[in-house]
Amino acid sequence: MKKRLAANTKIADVSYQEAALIGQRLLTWYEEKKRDLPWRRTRDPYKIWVSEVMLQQTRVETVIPYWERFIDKFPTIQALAHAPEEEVLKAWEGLGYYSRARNLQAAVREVEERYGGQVPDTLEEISSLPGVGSYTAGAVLSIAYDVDVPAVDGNVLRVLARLFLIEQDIMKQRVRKRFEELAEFLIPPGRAASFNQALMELGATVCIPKVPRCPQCPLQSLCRAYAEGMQEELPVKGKKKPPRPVDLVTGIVRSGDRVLIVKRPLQGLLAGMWEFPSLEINERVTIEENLQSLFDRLGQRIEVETFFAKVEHTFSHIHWNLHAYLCKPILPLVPETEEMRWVNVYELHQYAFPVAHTKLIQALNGMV
DNA sequence: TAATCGTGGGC
DNA sequence: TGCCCAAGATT
Repeated sequence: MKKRLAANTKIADVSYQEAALIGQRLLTWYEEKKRDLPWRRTRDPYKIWVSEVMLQQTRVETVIPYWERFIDKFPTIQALAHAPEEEVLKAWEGLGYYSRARNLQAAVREVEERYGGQVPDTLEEISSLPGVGSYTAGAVLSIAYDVDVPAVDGNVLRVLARLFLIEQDIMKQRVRKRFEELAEFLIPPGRAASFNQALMELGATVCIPKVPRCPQCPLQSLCRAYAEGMQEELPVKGKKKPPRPVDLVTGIVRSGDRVLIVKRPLQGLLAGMWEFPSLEINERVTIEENLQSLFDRLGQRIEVETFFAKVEHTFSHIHWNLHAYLCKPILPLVPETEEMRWVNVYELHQYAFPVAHTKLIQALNGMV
């Protein structure tokens, strides 16, 4: 029995009857129309968990090949827990949001130590794992363990905002909390696994962000936004700032067939990834001096040879202008450390690089 | 609360 | 071409 009507949540008025109808239509539609995705062919909580983490802010088509390779390489919690971190990061290369990979491995290690290798099946325990927030906890619990908890992602926010004509800003955390209560109220008892996925599937394939396919929607006759012709105006989202420009100077130091690469700090942007030594440009001095300053810090004397390439790359919040120069080391070469390696140009592919630097590697391989 | 944290696809 | 955005979490 439901403790509380969504009517009391101040976000939408929904009767039990309407909720039941939505559930029936959605479940029927889902059974008929659901896509055949690889992680829907397993009940292994670990594999489902991996898929949910990869799918965070990432398209299904992008994730599929990554998930296949990742599960192939790390088929169990134990395999992932005992793998070198470098290997995990390499498997994640190109997916973005690399802290997801680091958190996932940390979480899996915790599962092995604290929960005997079994993914916990309570909201409190699974939510305490690093990288497992409200959505991922709900998704894994409902899909893998059939627990009746909501899993509210961007799709669900959009579907519910339209279905109930909710005009509050979905970017606000307080509003999301309300959506979770609403989503929970809608779950047909015992059917959270299919219902949560149905809600997401509808958002991904029918109730899409722009020009929703309302004629194909099983909920059209129940949709308050559609009734008002408001479907394209919802959901309401706050606007985001444009990316901040950052100018970087990058030194590609070659000694024979080897190149100097450095590892980024384990916190912050592109944490733990390898790159060619780079430094935010100090506009008050010359490029030459910026490069000298960069390699002073690394303990490597160099001589600047020529300009190599300019690479632009835009992140969600930063726009990189990367000015790359070829440099010649003045002996002796700095010794290798944990964060600094001399690597054969043809072996750079063994290291995980951000996309901005893979562009440089391509140019380098084309040249050598 | 508002920032931070990536990337590739679609229009 | 530039911009929006996609199965979010953390601080």
